[in-house]
Amino acid sequence: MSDFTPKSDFLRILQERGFIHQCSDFAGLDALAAKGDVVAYVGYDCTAPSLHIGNFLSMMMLYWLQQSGNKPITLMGGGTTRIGDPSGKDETRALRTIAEIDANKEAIKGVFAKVLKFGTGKTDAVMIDNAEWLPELHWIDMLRDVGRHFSVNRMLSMDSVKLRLEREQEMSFIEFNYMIAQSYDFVELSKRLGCNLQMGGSDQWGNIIMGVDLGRRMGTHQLYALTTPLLTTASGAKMGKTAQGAVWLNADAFSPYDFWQYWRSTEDADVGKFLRLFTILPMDEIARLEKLGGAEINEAKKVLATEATALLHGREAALAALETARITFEAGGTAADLPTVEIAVSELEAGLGVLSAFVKAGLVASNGEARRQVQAGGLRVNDRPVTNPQVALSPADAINAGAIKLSFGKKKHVLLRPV
RNA sequence: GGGGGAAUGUCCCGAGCGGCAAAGGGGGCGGACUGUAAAUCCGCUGGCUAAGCCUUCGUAGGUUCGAGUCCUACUUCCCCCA
Repeated sequence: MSDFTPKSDFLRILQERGFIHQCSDFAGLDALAAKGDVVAYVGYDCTAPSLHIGNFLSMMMLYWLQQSGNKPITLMGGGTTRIGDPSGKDETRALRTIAEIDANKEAIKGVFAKVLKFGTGKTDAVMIDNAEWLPELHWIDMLRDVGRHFSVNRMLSMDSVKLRLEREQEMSFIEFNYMIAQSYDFVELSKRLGCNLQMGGSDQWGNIIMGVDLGRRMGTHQLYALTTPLLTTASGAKMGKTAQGAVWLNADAFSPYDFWQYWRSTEDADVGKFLRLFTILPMDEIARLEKLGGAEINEAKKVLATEATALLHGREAALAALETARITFEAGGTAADLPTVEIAVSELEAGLGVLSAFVKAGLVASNGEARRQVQAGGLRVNDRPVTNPQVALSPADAINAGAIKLSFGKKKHVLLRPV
């Protein structure tokens, strides 16, 4: 793949930005892309009420696809999520209820419009849901029309299955069928929308290539597969995990400020990679930023944070996060729009213990943890370390923008605002 | 259907002669050093109205002054035989 020189803008951009892990046929796909004839889809599971940062990567591929004159499809997995994808998982997840899946689907839908332009034009993005066809299929017809093209021998050798078998972990029949459903989707989309490419993470390679194969056997036009590398940080950790959990894309699950902070904390060694994947800055600009050494690389991290946040949450929110961070970390002040928790004045007047104040602010989980953090020197009130767990806060402490500034560690700050 | 084994601190793995809030890792969090990075070092990693009290070892009973540890039944998982 690295020795292949694409002629199409689409593959050239993906390649130079580091999106490509595997492709079923570079030359064939390149020829289609050069003509603007690629119709590509990415499927999104409805397992949670928000997509996460891993999905952001595939959204960026769809973005470049559209920018280079091709057509993106976002497939909501309203049907496949009812089965549950075993890929990359070493045990069965609990089955989700249909109501839960539908609710997740509604919550997820909105995010794509941030990056893609939807509509009816040739290169406009289209959203479709496999719940439109999968639940309607008939068992026997399905077996005759589709099932006969699948070799169980081959299915057993797929990584997603093999892994379970080797580890002697249970795999139920419903999960075993996931790849059939996903393969069928690819064929269905090729018929309905002329889709000819499916993209996804590297763990989807097996599922995607099964679809390519099924298409050939069922006589569709040629289908292609393209996957992205598994995202890890330079020190080897899986990307997208924080103390609070996953890095969600929906603002109500993970605020633009937190999102900005996530990128700001990137390891030095990852800055260039992430700039290429998660911003749309020109390559020469990225090359310049990447060269910054020592403390200067912090400038590059700010650009990364702001550009990535602007892409997802809009420039205004990104600049606000940048400014909040500047005041908080560089000017040593108190930004008025730090995360804020309201508290009744009466409670403050009665004397609120520091420990419970930190619990109320959501910075620590329990008084016990707060107590331990006081020991460790991790808590601060109005930027002054808490040394005595007994002290109480009063309205007189509301000296920062009319609120009490509580800090946990170096990075987490909350304003406790009396109301 | 028969025989054998396993379930531990709700993030994971994992020790645990009847005295156990329970060894040790990993992960995570905090501190120091730095640059809101990495690496390194140190501390913490059940709850509370906190020198005390309460709740934890698959579930429910039992033996015992005392049970994660012993007994019984049940649940789930794994292995072997049919």
